[in-house]
Amino acid sequence: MLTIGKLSDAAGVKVPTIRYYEEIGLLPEAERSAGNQRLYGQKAQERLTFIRHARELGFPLDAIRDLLSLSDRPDQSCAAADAIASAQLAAVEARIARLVALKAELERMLVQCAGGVIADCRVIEVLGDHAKCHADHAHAGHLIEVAG
Amino acid sequence: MLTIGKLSDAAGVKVPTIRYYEEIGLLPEAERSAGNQRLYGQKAQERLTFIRHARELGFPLDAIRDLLSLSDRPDQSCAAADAIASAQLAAVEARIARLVALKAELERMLVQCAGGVIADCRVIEVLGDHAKCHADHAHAGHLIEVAG
DNA sequence: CCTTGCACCTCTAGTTACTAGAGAGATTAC
DNA sequence: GTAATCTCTCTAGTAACTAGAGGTGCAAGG
Repeated sequence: MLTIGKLSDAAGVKVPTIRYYEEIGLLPEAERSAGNQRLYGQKAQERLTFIRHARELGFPLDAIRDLLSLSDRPDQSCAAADAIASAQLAAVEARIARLVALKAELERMLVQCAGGVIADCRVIEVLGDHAKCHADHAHAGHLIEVAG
Repeated sequence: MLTIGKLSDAAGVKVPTIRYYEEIGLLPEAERSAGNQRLYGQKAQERLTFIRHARELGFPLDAIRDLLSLSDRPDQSCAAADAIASAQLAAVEARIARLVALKAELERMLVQCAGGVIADCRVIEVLGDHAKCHADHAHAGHLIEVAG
């Protein structure tokens, strides 16, 4: 039985994050020692490692919740797991496309900036008047989702 | 003078978002009508448009705050604006690199999934045991920042 | 046996950039 | 005049944690 700190080291997930996962029901409530400290066995460690890997692949916690409940029923078809992973792939591809467009525009802005004075700065100018950029994504309707 | 709804349409930023920008000091406090409704002039519209374009390029609000204060001093060197845009470009490039790696791994997972039963599903398997993937990014230390 | 010090406990609040909703007042259109 | 639409403030919620306060458990050294 591992304490939360050992589990944290073993799975590569920070201690408060583990408690958070328990709070939102991604991990079952841990057993407790006589002194009320959490204790974890092999299963919890595997589950947590699964979660970490899925997070590294960018799956949102809700998708991970679904994947976990799928993995609890090994005799079912894996079509559902496939669908979740495909959706994630599509989301990643969409984000890449978006970011590549942003990159191009940022580069254009920077190349055009003569390094002079604010009044002549293309960076500021382009931001102030989008007509001055090539914006194929102009007036997209909603703002960016490239957070991070 | 525009009411908040007209400004919203003109600048392509939602009404609650405009109020939010005022609250956090990105926009100055608006003038008010006799009935306490916000009124905006040309300057506010330009400033808001600037903010929207910068957001579309993925700049975080803090960076935008800096860019706005730069644009208020048109006689200064534009090195600072350049630096902010360069940092943004670097951030975008880093995110692209990260996402491309994720995409490759997701594709590998999906290709290997025979479409059978959970017990044999590569998706679940790879997530449960990362040794089974090619992970050059394994044990990156911190979890993903690809939110969205 | 006692103390030092680290690990653990709970709880609250903060992060980013908004979005949603309640309940009430202002304006505009007919 | 009244109905519809806008606007107002305020609170709370989103994703996925992170940080901090204030208090307890436990193992090892002296």
